[in-house]
Amino acid sequence: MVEGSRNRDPGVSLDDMIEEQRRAASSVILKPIDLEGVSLVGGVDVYHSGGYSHASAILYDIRSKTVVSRSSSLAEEVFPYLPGFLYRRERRLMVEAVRGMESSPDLLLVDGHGLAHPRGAGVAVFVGLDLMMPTVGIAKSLLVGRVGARENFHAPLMIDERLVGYMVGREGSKKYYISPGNLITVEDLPDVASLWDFRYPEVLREADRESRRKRMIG
DNA sequence: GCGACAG
DNA sequence: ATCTTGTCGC
Repeated sequence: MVEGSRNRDPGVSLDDMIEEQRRAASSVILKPIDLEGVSLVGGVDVYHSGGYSHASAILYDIRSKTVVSRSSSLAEEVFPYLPGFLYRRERRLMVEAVRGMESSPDLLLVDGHGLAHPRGAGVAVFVGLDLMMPTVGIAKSLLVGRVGARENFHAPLMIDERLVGYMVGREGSKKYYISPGNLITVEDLPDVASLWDFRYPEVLREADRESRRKRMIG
């Protein structure tokens, strides 16, 4: 068991989790995505409050800028927040919420990191493998890595000498970090971020709002 | 040993 | 991420 916390899955050791992450990292499929074929973009986020976790998934038509479908799932909080192990806390509920939508997204945005993780296996990697669909991790702050020289609205995010993602954001606005989850490459990401003009993606804003709203209701 | 640390 | 009042700045 991991020291310093109760309230976690019984029988799961830190070594088990690290091993699970290594397996996930080696299972990831980094292949170019067909951007032309992306019209439905999904976003998923989890809100934790009062011992419960609420996930909301939103399906968004990027062309008409309208919400096509919403889905939520609720569960008791199953795991504490441990930096580097967010997947234990949010993965299952995120996958449930996405599966509850009326159709599958062409690309799913996950609140959290993907490849930009100490073992290359952030929550966006797990969700992408579980659903076997293209995912990208979108995080509001950095877990690991260093940011290189900016060009236009993005700057490379490096772990050691390896490019694992980008810092993205327009001049004067809050930056965020984007990295591959599954079925997409790092090189795709600048074009992907251009889909929403390098601003923080509206579909994730909506997923965030929706998951908070669920907490207020029940 | 110390600091850093997605949500 | 949550718990939380008033307060400062665009």
